[in-house]
Amino acid sequence: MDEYNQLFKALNILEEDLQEEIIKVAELQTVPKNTFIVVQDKYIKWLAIVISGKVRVWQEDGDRQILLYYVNPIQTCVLSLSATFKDCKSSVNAKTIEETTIIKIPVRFASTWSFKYFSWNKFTSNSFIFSYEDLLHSFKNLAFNKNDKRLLDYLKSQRKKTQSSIIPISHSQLAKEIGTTREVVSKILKQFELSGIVNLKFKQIELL
Amino acid sequence: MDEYNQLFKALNILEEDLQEEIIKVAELQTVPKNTFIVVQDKYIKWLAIVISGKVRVWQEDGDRQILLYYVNPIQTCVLSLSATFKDCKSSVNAKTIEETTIIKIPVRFASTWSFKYFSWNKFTSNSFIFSYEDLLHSFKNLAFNKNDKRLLDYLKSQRKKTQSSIIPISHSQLAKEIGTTREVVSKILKQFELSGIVNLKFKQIELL
DNA sequence: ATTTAACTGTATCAAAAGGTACAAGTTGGA
DNA sequence: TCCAACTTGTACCTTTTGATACAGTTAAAT
Repeated sequence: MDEYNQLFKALNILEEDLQEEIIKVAELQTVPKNTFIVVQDKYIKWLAIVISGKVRVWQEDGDRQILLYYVNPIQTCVLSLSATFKDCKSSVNAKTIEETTIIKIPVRFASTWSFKYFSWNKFTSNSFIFSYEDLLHSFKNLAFNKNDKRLLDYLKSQRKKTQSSIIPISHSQLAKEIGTTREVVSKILKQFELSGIVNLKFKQIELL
Repeated sequence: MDEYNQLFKALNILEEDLQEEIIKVAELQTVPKNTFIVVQDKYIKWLAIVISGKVRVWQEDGDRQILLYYVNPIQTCVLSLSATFKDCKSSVNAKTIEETTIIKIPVRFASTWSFKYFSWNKFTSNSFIFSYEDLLHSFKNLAFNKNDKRLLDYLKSQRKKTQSSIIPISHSQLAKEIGTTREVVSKILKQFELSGIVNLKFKQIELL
C-alpha cells in the first residue's frame, strides 16, 4: 500500500475516486534485474509506472542497439502510454537493469482517466511532452554529432547523474548506448586517454 | 467561417461551447509560401493547426538540416502542442512550403481545453502519439541505416505520398531532408542511376 | 539574347566508421 | 587453482561520409 501512496503523492493524485480506481485495477509487481518489461513488436497490455529501480528503454537492429532513455522512479515509459491510447505494437524494448517495483495498469483504463481526472490528465501530458522533447534532442544529437562527441556527452551526463567521475561500464555496453560497435568505442576511448580526457580501467572509465 | 467548420468536422468537435471558444480566441491566417511559422530557440505563443497548404518542420545545425516531418491539413505541429502545456522554446523550425491557411490558438487555452472538452482531449493525445511514433521511427532509421538506404526510403515514401514515380526535388534539398550534404546525395544518386534504380533529370528524380 | 543564380557531375583527399581477426587481460565460479 | 566467459587492445582493410575545388548545365529573369 505504501507504494500506491508514493505514487499518489508523486503524481499529485488527490482525487479519491481515482485512487480507488487505481488500487482496484492496478497490479503491484517487483521484478528482478534483467527482466523484459516491453519487447519490440509485441503488443502492450499494461501501462507500467516505475516506483523504485530502473528500466532501460532502447531500440535494436540486428546486434546493434541504441539507447532511448532510462525510466526512473515515478516515471512511465511513454511508449506504453501511447499504447494506452491506441492499441499498438511496441517499437522498443524495455528491461529492468536493477530490481524494480512497478505498478501495472491495464491500458484501457489509463486513457479514459486522462479525461476523467485532472491529475491523470496532467501526468500523461507531462510524460508525453517531456519524452518528446527528450527524443527530439537525441535525434538532433544523432543527426549532427560524430560518435566521439556523443560518447563524451554520454560520459558527462553519467557523471552528472551519478555525481561521480568514475563510470562503471564496459566498452560494449557503451557501444549499445550510443548506437555503434565495440571496436569503435575502444578506439575513441583510447584516443581520449592519449589526450588526457579519461583514465581507463577494466569495466570502468574515469573522466578527468 | 468555412475553415472553422472544416476544422470542427475533421477533429470531430461537436461541443458547441468549444466551437464558440475556438472562434472567439483563434485567429485565421493565410500565409504565403516560405514563411516561418516557428523558429528554433524562439518561444512559441500559438498553437497552429494547418487547414490547407503544407508546413515543413526540421532541425538544423550550421548549414546542415534534417527533416522531422511535414504538417498536412488538419494536423498540428506537436512541438507547438508541447508549448501549449509548458511554456518553452522551440527546438525546431517550421516554414510553409506553399501558401498555407492556419488557425492560430493562443497556447494558454489549448491546454485547459484538453481536460474540459473530450474531442480536444482526443485530438491532443492522438497528435502526441502519432508524432512520437513517427519520430521514434525516424530515430531508428537514422541510427541504423546508411545514407543510401535512407535516401531510397525517402524517395519511395514520396512516390507513395504523391502517387507519382517522378519526384521533383534538387540534390541539395534532398540532402536537407535526410541530414547529409549535397555531394553525398549526388554520389548516391549517380550510383542508383548506374544500378538502374532511378532516372536523373534536372531537379527531378524518376524512381524505376 | 544575355546574364545570373542555382543545380549537377566529378575528381581528389581526408576523416569517420565499421568489419575481421587475433592476442592478451580480468573476473568469477567450479 | 584453473577454466570459461567476458573484456580490452590493436592491426589491417574497406566502406562511408564529408570537404574542397572546379567545370559544365539548366532555368529564369531582365
